[in-house]
Amino acid sequence: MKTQTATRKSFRREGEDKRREDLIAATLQCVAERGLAGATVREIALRADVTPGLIRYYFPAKDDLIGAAYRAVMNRMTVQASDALENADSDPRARLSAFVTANLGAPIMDPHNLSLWAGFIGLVHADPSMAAAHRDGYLGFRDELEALIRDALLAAFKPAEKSVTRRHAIAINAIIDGLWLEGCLAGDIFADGELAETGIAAIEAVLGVSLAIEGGAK
Amino acid sequence: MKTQTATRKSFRREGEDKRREDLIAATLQCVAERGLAGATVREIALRADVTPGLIRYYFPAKDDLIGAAYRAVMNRMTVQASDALENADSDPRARLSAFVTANLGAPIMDPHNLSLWAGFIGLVHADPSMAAAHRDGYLGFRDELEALIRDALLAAFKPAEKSVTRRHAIAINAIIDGLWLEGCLAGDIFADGELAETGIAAIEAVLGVSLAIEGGAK
DNA sequence: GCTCTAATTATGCAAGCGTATAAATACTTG
DNA sequence: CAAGTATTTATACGCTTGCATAATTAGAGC
Repeated sequence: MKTQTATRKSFRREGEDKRREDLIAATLQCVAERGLAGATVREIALRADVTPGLIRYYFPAKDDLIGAAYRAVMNRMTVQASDALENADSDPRARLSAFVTANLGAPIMDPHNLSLWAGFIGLVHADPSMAAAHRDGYLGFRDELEALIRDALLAAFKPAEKSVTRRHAIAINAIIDGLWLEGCLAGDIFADGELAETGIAAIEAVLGVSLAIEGGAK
Repeated sequence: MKTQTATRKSFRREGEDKRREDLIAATLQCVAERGLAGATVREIALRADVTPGLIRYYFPAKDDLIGAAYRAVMNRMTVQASDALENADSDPRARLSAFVTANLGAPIMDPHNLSLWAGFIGLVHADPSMAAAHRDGYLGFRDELEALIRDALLAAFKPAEKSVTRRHAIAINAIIDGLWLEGCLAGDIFADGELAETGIAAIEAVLGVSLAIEGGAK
């Protein structure tokens, strides 16, 4: 008989890139909502509206998908921060200020991003390839920040040798990261924009430079 | 026959407190070495030299053990930082300095602690009881820091109203957290004590107060 | 030293995991 | 429109996981 077998799932063939993106997006959704442990192959497939087997067609092992997802998050945040610079004032001090504000506001300062980041960080210590991915992201961010700092110092006619900018970059990176953390973890106990203002004030103090230019941005 | 059954494991009855501590310590070991995922009931039992069943005798569910372990880490770090104050100078500025140095050096600034912290933080967003545990720890730390800041400001004859100390506490907490992160993640790319020095310099700039007292500590 | 009980071990189960592989099907190409 | 292939589904296997429960035993109290 078998007149009506349980109807096989219909599907479309998506481009390779599209599928990879979808799978990564589904992974991020899982991690954000239920932690790394919630990102099972089956759950990810469900969210991507795909069968589990397909995941292994695009990613040799689950860890590869996880790693790709991690890089995607870091990359997304980096790009969002850089975007803020595109539309920013041309004055280096205003640019630095805009960079900080972008990192300490939506959509970068978001609990989901922290969950993702934290989930992955736990692996950095164990998995060398993850550690490499992390270091690249970190150094890239700090280099970008260091360049902004140098330009801001020069615009204020302050010394900006490498040894100075390096130390400032470390400190200011810490300020941004630390405030980002606070905001992600307990955004509700801070007023809107409070963390960004606090960050800018602290950075101004560290650099000894005012970032608010007359006739300011926008 | 049965002349020699496969020898049942011998054991001693430990006090309830001792056992709990041992189980928590074993859990932390697992998390630190292989991430939260590595902290399975069986592995934890192995490290505690105990059979898996015993864990459920002391902790109704695995999550309860995990939560207890999280609180233990946070508590340990808090206590270690406070200990540094016990043996510190009496000058408030030196005390603040000592507090910062303690948080940015061994044993607090350690990759293992970060792994632990990160693993747990991923759960904060999902599990309300974990979120409560976290907020308590965070606010406790910030309150302690805020008190230190107030005293340091007063010692330097600077205004120290609540609104001022609150904002400073937020910023300085960020500096400490951020540098702690950097150090934990990539301690090897920093010179010894570099992060503590950087932190103190940044904090001095933010407060407008020198923390180095003539005739310094010790 | 016997007894009793609480602490501990031993055993097992059901569920969920990642992965392997074979079968089916939507497209591409001629 | 037929054939071929890359993409996708379906199925299943072996392992590990958290948890339940029964059997044991160490140590306290009389």
